[in-house]
Amino acid sequence: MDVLMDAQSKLVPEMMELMQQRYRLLKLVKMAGPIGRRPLGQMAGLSERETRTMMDMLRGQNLIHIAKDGASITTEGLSVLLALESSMDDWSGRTSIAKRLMEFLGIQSVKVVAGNCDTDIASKNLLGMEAAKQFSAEIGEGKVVAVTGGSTIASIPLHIEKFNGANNLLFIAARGGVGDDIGLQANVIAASFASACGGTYSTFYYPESLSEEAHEAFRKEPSVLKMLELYDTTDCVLHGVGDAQTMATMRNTPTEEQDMIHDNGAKGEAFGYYFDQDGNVVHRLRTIGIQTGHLMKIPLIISVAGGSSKAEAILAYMASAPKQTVLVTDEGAATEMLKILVNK
Amino acid sequence: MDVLMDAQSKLVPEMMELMQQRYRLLKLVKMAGPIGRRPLGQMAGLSERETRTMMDMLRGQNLIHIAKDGASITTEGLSVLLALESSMDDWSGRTSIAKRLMEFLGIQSVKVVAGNCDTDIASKNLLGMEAAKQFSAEIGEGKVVAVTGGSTIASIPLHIEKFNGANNLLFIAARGGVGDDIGLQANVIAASFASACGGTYSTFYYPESLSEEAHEAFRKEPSVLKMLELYDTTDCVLHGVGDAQTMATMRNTPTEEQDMIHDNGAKGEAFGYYFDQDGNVVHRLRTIGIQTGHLMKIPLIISVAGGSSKAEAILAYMASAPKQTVLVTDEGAATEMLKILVNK
DNA sequence: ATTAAAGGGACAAGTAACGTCCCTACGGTT
DNA sequence: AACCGTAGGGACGTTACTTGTCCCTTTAAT
Repeated sequence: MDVLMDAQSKLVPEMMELMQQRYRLLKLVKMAGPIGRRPLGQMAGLSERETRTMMDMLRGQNLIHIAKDGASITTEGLSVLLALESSMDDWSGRTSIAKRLMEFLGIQSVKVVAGNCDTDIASKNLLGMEAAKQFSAEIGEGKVVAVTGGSTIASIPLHIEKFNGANNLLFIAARGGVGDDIGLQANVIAASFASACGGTYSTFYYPESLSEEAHEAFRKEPSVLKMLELYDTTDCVLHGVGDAQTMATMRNTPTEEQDMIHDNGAKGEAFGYYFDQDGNVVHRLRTIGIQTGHLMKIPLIISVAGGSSKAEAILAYMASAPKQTVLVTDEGAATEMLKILVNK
Repeated sequence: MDVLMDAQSKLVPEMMELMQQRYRLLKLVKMAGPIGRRPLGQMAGLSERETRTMMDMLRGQNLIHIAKDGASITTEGLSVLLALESSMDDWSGRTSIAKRLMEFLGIQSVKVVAGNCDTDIASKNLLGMEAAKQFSAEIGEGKVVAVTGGSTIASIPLHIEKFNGANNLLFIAARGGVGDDIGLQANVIAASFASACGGTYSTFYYPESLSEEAHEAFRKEPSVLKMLELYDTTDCVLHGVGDAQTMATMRNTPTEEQDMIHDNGAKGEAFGYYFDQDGNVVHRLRTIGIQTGHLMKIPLIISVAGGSSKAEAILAYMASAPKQTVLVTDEGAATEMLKILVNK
């Protein structure tokens, strides 16, 4: 992964666009041979005047040579192109993938980190860092934040620091219920978020496999009512997305329920809901937590999931995800998603 | 060597300056802890308003955090700093060295490539590449180019390619006389330049150790007169710089002459002239070739020499070098030169 | 209470880029 | 020979952004 390019894009973001444009222009000049200013600008999607200023610049740097029959690339230009090729193509590849995905999914923004979480361990960290960055940047003060379980979300607080204007935050588990690995439970993760941000957290355990009557009774408990109220005032959700089959297996779902989930075409899972490829809810865990109805009213939703194996699951959830969603994913999942989308 | 940074500095030079400033600012914020806008600007050599705009930018990118007691760096800022550290320090180190050397030597420009030719073989190639680039960029059409011998100059044509607007060039040896290694003779090098550029070349051999009378007679030969005329109309000189002692030994100079050269304080050698540390000519080979008197009138002079062992020699020659000289050297020689200069 | 130093708001001025013209020089076609 | 399409390049008014400059509020230390 090109950490250098990414770092640069943070230090001098306004220049990256300029650089991309000039790089593209240089590449076009190389390919289109001696070419005039006007057709070149048209190819690059720039106005004639813009093209002209850029060409003047490139000529000033001896990267292109301008003759009567148009502009052609110089050897110096070629060497510059060569030196930047791999980095630029990688970096601008990821940014353009992100842009396309954002349009396809119709959500607020998409961030794509390098690598593939399925095979590359470093990508998991990048995913966590990027998610932490998005969260830190967007969250305000005194907000209620709901988090889900899973290793992806669990890695986020490791990359958050205290006192970055995110004070007085209250973290809660987006869904009751317990998992197997204590470290990946939503409640524990909420606690570590609170510790990382200097905020507070509120725990809540929901007994598994209650009977219908017990469930109804439980819903009237004061502690439950308090949680329900919190869910209503949640300002931000940080959640992962899972593969439906994998999640069902991991949760020790009864066989007949697993079959039902499978038969209904469930592909993705998020905060206890199972979605088919069109984004329809085909099943849900019977528990207290964030409801899909809540989501629309929540201003900040950060979905974090990576790895090409999760592409289908992410698409399934995103098919009905609210517009204000911010998706943080990796190259593996992003390219796979685009592959599926264009084949549709 | 950071080819990426160098390429970028050509594609978007205005970005590099901005980036350097922001990088420095970020580094200062990291070091000086929570610090205010005004002292920070003073440290960075920026006006208050500039500092402010930059800080707003850095805050917008979540690289610094601004509180009531001043600005401090965020973890994201730290990671950006870390990612850019090696490249930036290397690149901006070399550019600042080049700038300082340019001022100290009072010549047109100085290019510093990474490494040390004495120990690093790759640096020799970089030196050749950079020299080739400078030559290609500055030379026009139909010019007369004089080249000297030596392995450094010999490596340049390998990095030149045909048809970059450098047509109709005539290459000649800057000095008559033959060396030991046929591949490093000026005549052979002139031929390989011509081949690389698609130009022509003119050979000329000057018999060694002629008597005074023979020398005078020889100067009236038509072929010699033709060469002398060419030397008068030379448009560009590409030459190396050698250590006086080493050159004298390599040339099988008689012992008494070597002693004389040494006693006169000769440090550097270029196109047959020996220079002391103040740039005075203390000895010269009796041969046909470019004279120091010619140099002043030649618009493009490219001096190529690297390796810390040559620092003293380069300084000796540069002490009296014409202002239009372009020096291409390496980090090893450049830092050594600066060390000597500041100790003076 | 006072003072120094922090961030931040406001506004005029200066600059660089941009849109929009037009002109001239080739080279090939009719 | 005349014509037309395309090439680069010059000129100028407008605009948008940066920058310099001043002032205000807040906070912590004295």
